[in-house]
Amino acid sequence: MANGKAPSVKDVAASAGVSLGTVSNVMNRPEVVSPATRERVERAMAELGFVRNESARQLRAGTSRSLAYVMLDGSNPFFHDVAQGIELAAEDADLSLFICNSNSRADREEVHLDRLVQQRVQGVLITPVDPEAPHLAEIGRRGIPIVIVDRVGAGGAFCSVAVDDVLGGRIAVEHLAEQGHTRVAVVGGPEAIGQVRERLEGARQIWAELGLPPEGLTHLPTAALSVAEGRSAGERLAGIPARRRPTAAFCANDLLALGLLQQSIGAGLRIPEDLAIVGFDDIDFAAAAAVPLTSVRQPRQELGRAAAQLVLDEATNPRHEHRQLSFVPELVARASTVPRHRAY
Amino acid sequence: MANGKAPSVKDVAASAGVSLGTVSNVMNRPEVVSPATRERVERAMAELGFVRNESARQLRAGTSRSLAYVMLDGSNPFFHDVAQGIELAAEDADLSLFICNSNSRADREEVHLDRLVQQRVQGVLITPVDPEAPHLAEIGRRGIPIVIVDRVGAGGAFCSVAVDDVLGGRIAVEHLAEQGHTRVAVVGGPEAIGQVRERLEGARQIWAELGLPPEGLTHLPTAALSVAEGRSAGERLAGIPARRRPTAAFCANDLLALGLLQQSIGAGLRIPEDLAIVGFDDIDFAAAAAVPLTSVRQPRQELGRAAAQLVLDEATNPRHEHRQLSFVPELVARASTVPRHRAY
DNA sequence: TCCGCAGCTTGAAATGTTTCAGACGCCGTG
DNA sequence: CACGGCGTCTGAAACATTTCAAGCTGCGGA
Repeated sequence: MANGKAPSVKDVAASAGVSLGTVSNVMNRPEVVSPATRERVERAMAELGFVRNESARQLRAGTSRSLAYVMLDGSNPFFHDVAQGIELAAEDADLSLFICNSNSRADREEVHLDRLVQQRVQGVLITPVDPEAPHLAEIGRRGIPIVIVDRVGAGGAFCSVAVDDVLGGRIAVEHLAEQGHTRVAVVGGPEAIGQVRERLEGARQIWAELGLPPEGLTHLPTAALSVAEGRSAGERLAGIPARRRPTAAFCANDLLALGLLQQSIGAGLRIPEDLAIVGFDDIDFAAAAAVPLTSVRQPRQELGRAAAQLVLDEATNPRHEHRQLSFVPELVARASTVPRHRAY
Repeated sequence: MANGKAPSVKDVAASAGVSLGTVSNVMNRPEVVSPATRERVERAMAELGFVRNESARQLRAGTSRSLAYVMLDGSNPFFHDVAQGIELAAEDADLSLFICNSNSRADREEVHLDRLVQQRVQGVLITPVDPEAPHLAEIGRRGIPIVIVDRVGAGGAFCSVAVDDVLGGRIAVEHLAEQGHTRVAVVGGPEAIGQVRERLEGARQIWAELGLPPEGLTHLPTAALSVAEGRSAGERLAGIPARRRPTAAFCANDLLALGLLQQSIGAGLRIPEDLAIVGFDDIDFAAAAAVPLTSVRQPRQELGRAAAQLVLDEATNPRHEHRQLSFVPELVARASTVPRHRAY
């Protein structure tokens, strides 16, 4: 059985006493081959332990049976949830999925993309470091369908799937304003990240629209969207003189919020009485935090699933048109902003 | 440029006025072709936007340039950290990585494996639902290198990389005993999961060796290793009459511990004064919890990296011998067991 | 009896790459 | 001048599959 080389169609054909074409038909169009022959071939395949060689199939077909997702930050569960959604859609289409991680570095991203082009993947889903990067356009020019996930692409050159980050920032801060906060810290950075920029922008917009004093909204920049940076923001926050110190914080993602939460609790603050906290993404760990975290929910799996469907449409439908899908984020209020009667 | 089909070696050869073989040589053995020719070919490749067709390469080579990791539970960051380690090793070997998720279901696992065999991956790394499952042996019989990650395989039939889970259980409970606890809950299940079985086993061993009263060690079974199950265990714990109630809990993984932690804090318990908690895995979120979690650290990335190296050795070294690598787990004491002076 | 047709099967071509034996030209040496 | 050797390049074969035009049967109808 494990004698040497893997058996090929040729071996099956010989063993069943039929031609190559017939074996192929048994696999791909069983209805055209007579039941007797079909059974004989199937038995031969089972006996030899035949397994299709996907490379040969792909070579002949000109395209592989796989998709790829290049994620931005493997340490953020948010992206794994998106990937999970993509995987489900890929399953349905009977496709394999390559998952890559650029770790927010443009050069890693490019290396991965190069490899994916070599693989002739059917489509690429990506949460890019920079949606304007020329190597993305390059992929598109090669005729490989590409969908931007969690960002909107440059000028409609690609399909994209995202939530409205500006709106997300608005509802987060609106929620805090409703709770009576007039000094709010907005925590997040670097601003090179589009998601961060827009969430902050939304916060500023609604703050102005509500007629709140401009100096009440402080920006605490961070170097990354990580738990550690959240902790460090907490320390800086603690350094602000008490009567100017914000009573609430809106963090650009849940990792920051979790770090801030931890640091604040450790420093003896009561959440939400001394400091209310809102995160963004609503990853599973947000609900599981010591003080369950209020967060702006993105439909994580749905994002992935929708993106996969777009890329498949582009790959198969000749009359495909690029679309910018935008999901509406949703505030999930929990104990980190709402005291007493738990909203969760 | 995006005129039609992707250019092939043949097109490059024609454009550069050389033969196919020469183009191939430029790519694979540049030293045998004269600088002038090489430059001409390289220019032609750039002009046409030529990209190797990986399928054709694979077909010719008989094996793909990719590895695969089938993980057990995509919602547990532990496995993503392992995957990250694998990815790094794969990078070094210039290989792509398929990441699949069986979600603890044997049937999904089998579907994924089938597909990977069709892809003729160079090797399979897997954290299996059941290391004795016949479909694993089947892969091995096909001559595809396979390495069991985070479990030891059946009777040395495969390479494996794991930590000593029994030892892990021992050091966790020994730590609790050192803190003076004499009533300890061991939280985890289902016992069908080998990791769970062995961690519990280690706990029981050391408990007996330390001469502690057998009735002091309670087992709280769970249906899964998830945050939600951890919370539910917390509720059951709270239901135990106070003077019999355990003063410490050892959870079979960090997700359980995080759930238990959250539920307990919500119920007004002080950690670790009222309840000390130890987790297992030491995922990043363990340190980031409200009360930083004491945990048994597994070298997560290292596990993945080592596994990848074993699989590569098996794939390339004809004199390969199966090995069972066992890493030593390490207790990381933090505030969830050690009050006051933070050990972290 | 012959024709046409349906059902089934065949064989060859095509996919893009790598490899390898051999060819070609050139140079230096005997 | 012949020869060997070297550096460089060529062309064909091989990899495993799918597709498709064409072939082969046997059967019903004319």
